[in-house]
Order: sequence, then structure tokens, then C-alpha cells
Amino acid sequence: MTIKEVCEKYNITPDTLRYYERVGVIPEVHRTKGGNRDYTEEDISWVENAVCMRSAGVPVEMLIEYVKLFQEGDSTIKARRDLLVEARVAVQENLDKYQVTMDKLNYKISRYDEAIKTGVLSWDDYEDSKK
Amino acid sequence: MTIKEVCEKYNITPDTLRYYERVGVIPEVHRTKGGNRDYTEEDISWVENAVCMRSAGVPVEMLIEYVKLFQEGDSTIKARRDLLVEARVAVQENLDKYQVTMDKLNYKISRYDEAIKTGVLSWDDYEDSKK
DNA sequence: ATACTTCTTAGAGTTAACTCCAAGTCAATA
DNA sequence: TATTGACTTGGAGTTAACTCTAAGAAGTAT
Repeated sequence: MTIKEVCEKYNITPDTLRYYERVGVIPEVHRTKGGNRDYTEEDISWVENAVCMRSAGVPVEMLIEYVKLFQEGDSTIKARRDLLVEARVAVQENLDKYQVTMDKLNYKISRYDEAIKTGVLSWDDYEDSKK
Repeated sequence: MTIKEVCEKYNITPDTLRYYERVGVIPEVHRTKGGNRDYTEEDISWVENAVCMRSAGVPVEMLIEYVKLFQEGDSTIKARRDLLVEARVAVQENLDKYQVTMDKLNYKISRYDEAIKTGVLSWDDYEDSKK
């Protein structure tokens, strides 16, 4: 699979893909004789993983560390697991924060909708924060 | 309330608070005669709102726009509502992505835990992505 | 009033994660 | 085979959101 096809599949740019490979977010990608990238199934799985993790804010640095450990072989199984658990903690924390913000947005929007419907503006904006 | 107290309450730095005020993420804060910031209840509510929105990735630019509209008065009610809805869409999209990543992390970690427990490493890492 | 801490501003610097550029090579088509 | 378009690299540039620095003023404890 060409770099262009992979980019379309995951909606990212070639520059991003090359950057991921360069810094080690994904392992080195298979090449054609001419030196062009030709992504194998395995390469693509790494890309998919990277895109997924990045979309949840897992830092590039952590993905690099994971790939490094992976390439060191079975002796790093525990370290890799610990890294994933660390990532999970961070993602869960963000998930919780996002949920709190969603609740607040829903509340504020419902207030606005009411005000728009009734034409009555009976609240100070800053009070929205108070429960 | 002093800048220090507000910072402790929301676990941010004075630099960040001053930055928020400078660029308009929050309206101008009340001052003492000497010119030092003295946050009122209302100021603090704006800070709380900003911190909450930022923690869910709502861009600073959007918060600035909201404050600007707010200060223009009641004629901007609909515009403010629309901005909040826009923010909600983005936050929900991220929430969904974070949940997908959580599921993936949980799956991967459970595979690692199993491997560590049984001592059997019977999978290729890249296969985790498949299903 | 003195010493010490905390605050002020303007503006420069940092960081993460891309994103772009130039110069050149590879691949597909007329 | 010529040309056009996609690919390559190394390195520089960009962006958002802070974060730090310097020089000085304000507030506080003795």
C-alpha cells in the first residue's frame, strides 16, 4: 500500500506518516526496490494504532517508548504492559474531564435555548458555573 | 481573592491566569487600588469556566470569541448558543475517540496480563488492531 | 521604616506535534 | 523516451498554548 493510500485510509498527511516513522512512533516501513514506502499489513496496523492513540492524546513520546520496548523483544513485556496502563490512566482522566465539560455545555446550552424560546434572559452568565 | 489563591483553587499558574486575561479568555479582572488583581466571585466563575473548557480541549480562540460576544450584550445570545453547540460537537467527537482508545487499551492490557500470567506469548502485537 | 515576599507589565522563549520546503529520484503514461 | 506527477530526504518553519525573564511596584510582617 502506498503512502497516499494509507493517508486516505486514516485521514492524515504523508508528512505526518513520515514524521511518525522518522521519530519512531511506528517502526521502519517496508520499501520498494526504488526506496518508496510500501506499507505491509503489519506496517498499517502500527499506523492504525498510532493514529488511535494520538487521537486520544497519548503523547508521541510514549508511543516511541512502546515501539522501542517492542523491538527489544519479550523481556520487555512487563514494561510494555506498565506503559499501556499508564496511558490508560491518562486517557481515563481526560475522558472524565471531557464528560464534566459535556455536562456543563449541555446545561449552558439548555439555558440559552430556554432564553431564546421565551425571550427572557433571566440569568447572569457567570452563574452558570454555580451548579 | 488573590491570583495565588485562584491558582491554588484551580491548580494552574499565575502566568496562565494572566495570559488568559491578556488574550481575552476571561474578561478583565477586578484590581486593588495598587493595581494588583483581586478576583471577585464573577471573575472566579469565568476562570472556572475557562479551566473546565480548556481541560476538554476547547480552543482558547473559541473562549475568546465567547467572551467577546458576551460583552457585546443580549443581541449575541444566539451567536453564543451556536458557539457552545459547536464546542459541544467537538467535545463529543473527542469523547468518542477517547472511548475507542480506552477500549483498545483495555483489550491490549488484558492480553498482556494474560501473557504475563500464563507465560505464553501467543500473539503478534500488531494483531491487536484487528478486532 | 525596613526587609521580604508577591505582585505587575512587556516581551521573549519554550514545547509538542506537526507542516512545509528544496532539491532530487521514482513511477506511470503518451 | 519524454514528461508529468508522486515520492524521497534533511532540515527549517509553524502553531497553539503556555512559560519564563527582567525590572520594578505593591503588600505584609516586624
